[in-house]
Amino acid sequence: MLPKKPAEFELEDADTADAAPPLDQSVLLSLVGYNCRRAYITIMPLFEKRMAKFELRPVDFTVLSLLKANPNINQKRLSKAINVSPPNLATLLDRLEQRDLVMRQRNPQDRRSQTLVLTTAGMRMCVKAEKTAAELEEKATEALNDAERAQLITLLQKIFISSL
Amino acid sequence: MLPKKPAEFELEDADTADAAPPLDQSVLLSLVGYNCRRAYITIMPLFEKRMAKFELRPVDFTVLSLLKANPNINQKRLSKAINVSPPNLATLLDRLEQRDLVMRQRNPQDRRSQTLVLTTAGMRMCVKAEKTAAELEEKATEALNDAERAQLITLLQKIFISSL
DNA sequence: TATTGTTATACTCTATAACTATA
DNA sequence: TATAGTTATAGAGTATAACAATA
Repeated sequence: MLPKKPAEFELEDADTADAAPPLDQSVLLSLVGYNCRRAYITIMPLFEKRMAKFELRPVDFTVLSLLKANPNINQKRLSKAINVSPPNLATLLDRLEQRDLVMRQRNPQDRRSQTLVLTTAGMRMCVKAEKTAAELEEKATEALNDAERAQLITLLQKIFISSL
Repeated sequence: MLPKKPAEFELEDADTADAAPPLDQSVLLSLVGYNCRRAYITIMPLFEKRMAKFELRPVDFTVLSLLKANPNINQKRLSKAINVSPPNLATLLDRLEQRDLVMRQRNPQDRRSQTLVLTTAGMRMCVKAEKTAAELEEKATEALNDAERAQLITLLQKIFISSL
């Protein structure tokens, strides 16, 4: 990610070189939303790269992790929790079910709904993926010490806590 | 966003009601990336709603604000700064130019590149939009006091500062 | 009549390849 | 040959409408 030939930049025309004086982003950098997005798009490629070995996208990891912690929830609750529309969740679950990672079973009490559980394989993959995610955490937030990381998470959660 | 009939929830079956016991998200909530995303998708709909009256998407606002602070940059530098590929930036700028908000002008020193500036109308809209964004800031971060908001921004920037 | 979930489809965003014009 | 920008297109992600099954 870092420039590979920093020493050469000074030899180039500052007005046309790629490493020209950094842009003034002071207004944007004063907005929490912009900073959240920048931090998010810095972390996500690292996360996606590590999840690729499990063939899991971030949203797939989210589903597995939620099903591990909340077995037997139905699709409606899961849909709301992860902000994925029911039609899109249906196809997402189709893929995970075809890979034998999750199971849908009709709820005998209300046969309209389906309860979701991880298969044994799904549970095993989820445990490994969560371990990988925890390791990534350290890499992604290496500029922060433990107290700062905890503080950051606390502050972010204050913004969306009412929607949990 | 808040439930409209909270009193009724207790009358419903806790296992099937929409307001059933909140999901256990403890693993996900320990990840900075997940928290960034949740905070981001909490703030953005508010932001988009307020920018709609200017017919600006978030990325359009970003472009206008950067051109206001950095007149005469070329598309390559803008492309890198906002993480939008050159082809997609071209069509984005087509729209803004058709609306008479920005101007592209060939650089006489290197006629391959184009320098970008806001038009008078673009400048006027940008000033108003930035004011709106600043007002939204207070609403979006109402759960934080001034010190906390400043702290949050500082911590987020530590994550992506090396990519600036 | 309302709800859960599905299918089909459309729309937006993002990514890539091939091209023009300039250097 | 390399670079700035464009055009065209493909893909992923997201949103919506209409439907089946069940209550």
